[in-house]
Amino acid sequence: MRIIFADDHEVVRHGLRFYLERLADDVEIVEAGTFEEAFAKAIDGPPPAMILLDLRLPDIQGMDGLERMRARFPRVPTVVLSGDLSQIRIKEALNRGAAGYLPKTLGGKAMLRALELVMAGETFVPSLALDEGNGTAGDYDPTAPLSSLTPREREVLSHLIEGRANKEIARALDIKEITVKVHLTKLFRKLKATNRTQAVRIALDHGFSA
Amino acid sequence: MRIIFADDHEVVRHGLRFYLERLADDVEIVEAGTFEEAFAKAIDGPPPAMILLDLRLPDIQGMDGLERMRARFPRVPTVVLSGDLSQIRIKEALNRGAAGYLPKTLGGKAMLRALELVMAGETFVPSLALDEGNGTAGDYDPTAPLSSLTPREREVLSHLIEGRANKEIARALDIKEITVKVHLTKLFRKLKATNRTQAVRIALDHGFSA
DNA sequence: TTATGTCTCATACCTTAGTATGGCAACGTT
DNA sequence: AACGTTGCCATACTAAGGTATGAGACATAA
Repeated sequence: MRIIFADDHEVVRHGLRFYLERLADDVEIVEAGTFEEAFAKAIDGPPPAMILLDLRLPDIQGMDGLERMRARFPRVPTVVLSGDLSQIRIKEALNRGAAGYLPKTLGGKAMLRALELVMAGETFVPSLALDEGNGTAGDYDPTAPLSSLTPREREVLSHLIEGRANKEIARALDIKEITVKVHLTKLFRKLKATNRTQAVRIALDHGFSA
Repeated sequence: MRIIFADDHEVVRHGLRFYLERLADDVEIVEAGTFEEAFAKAIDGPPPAMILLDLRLPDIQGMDGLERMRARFPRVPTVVLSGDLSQIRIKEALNRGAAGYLPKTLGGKAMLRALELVMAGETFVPSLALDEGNGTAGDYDPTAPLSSLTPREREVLSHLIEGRANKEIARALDIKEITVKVHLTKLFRKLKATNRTQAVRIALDHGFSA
């Protein structure tokens, strides 16, 4: 039984391997420090029984890795591993087909049980995801704020996060300042921000990178 | 030989324990998930030979934990553990007497060697800290930007990070808007920011919380 | 083809942010 | 008592941010 496991921290890989080895007798753990490495190893060899993906890998941003894995291995349960506990990201991952969302804070026995659950074909949802108690367990919020942004808006946002002024952004993108403002107004609406500073905060909270 | 080890992620504790056990024959590893737990366990019992502190613990912010440990156990090497590789934080930790700064990305053998180094009374400085090549190994930047803030400035900064407008901040603190501006101008100078958005970015980068 | 979405820019307008300079009061240190 | 720091406020000003509305160019999907 092959398990692909990508995390850029060796300590974490070492720690989690302890649990993975206890999942079955014939476990083969394939470790990777980057997404591309994990992807290559997943393709090259027998089909994996489970894929574990850290959300913060050096060569991908956000949920892209999850989506690529899902596209290539639609029937293999893919579990997202993260230190981030924000409800938004949990929902986002589950919406994109993750078979589970494992907080790194999860205790030993809970971690093992969660992994067994996933191997059994279930979806593991950390209790935090339902804290806000707004409905049945099934209806994850389909509005992942960051994913609704257009490429240009993303680009503007990245400059925003660097603290650049509209004028500077305009120069960098070779467009007029007023156009930057238009992008920003739309950006704020999508992120439910009322100003640029709030937008930066929200974007960083939701794991924006790049 | 007692080693105190605080990290809120069980996986990390498990992973690092593997290396710690290999440091000597009679190693007793005392794990803790919070700073207070670690502090209590450190005091209660024989003096520890080494203290390992994650920078992001639920009950402390920033370098406070390091300082408290240093104050109570000035002769015990205290190593900071972090996933954050920013030069600023490395320098800040070393300035406050840390015996080393261990990135969680550190590979197995390197991790072991770094720990041995510290146990031998040396200071482990990750190579990243010196990347900018500005001088000899000894001159860490003494300007920890966040620590130079006054209490009021911190308070203003916390509102800033929430994306609140000057007017709102003024109302929240029950002072005039112009006073908020004065605080901000000083804040920007200390953080080397040119506007509020940049200040938020810098503060978050440097691990500001509260 | 029509419709939809993205990106661009414009005019007009108002609000907010930020700087410079200086004064006043409270507090703790030397 | 003199000093430094912090915190509060003021006037005056310039610069930047943000909204509303409309419109043309382009590409792509229905």
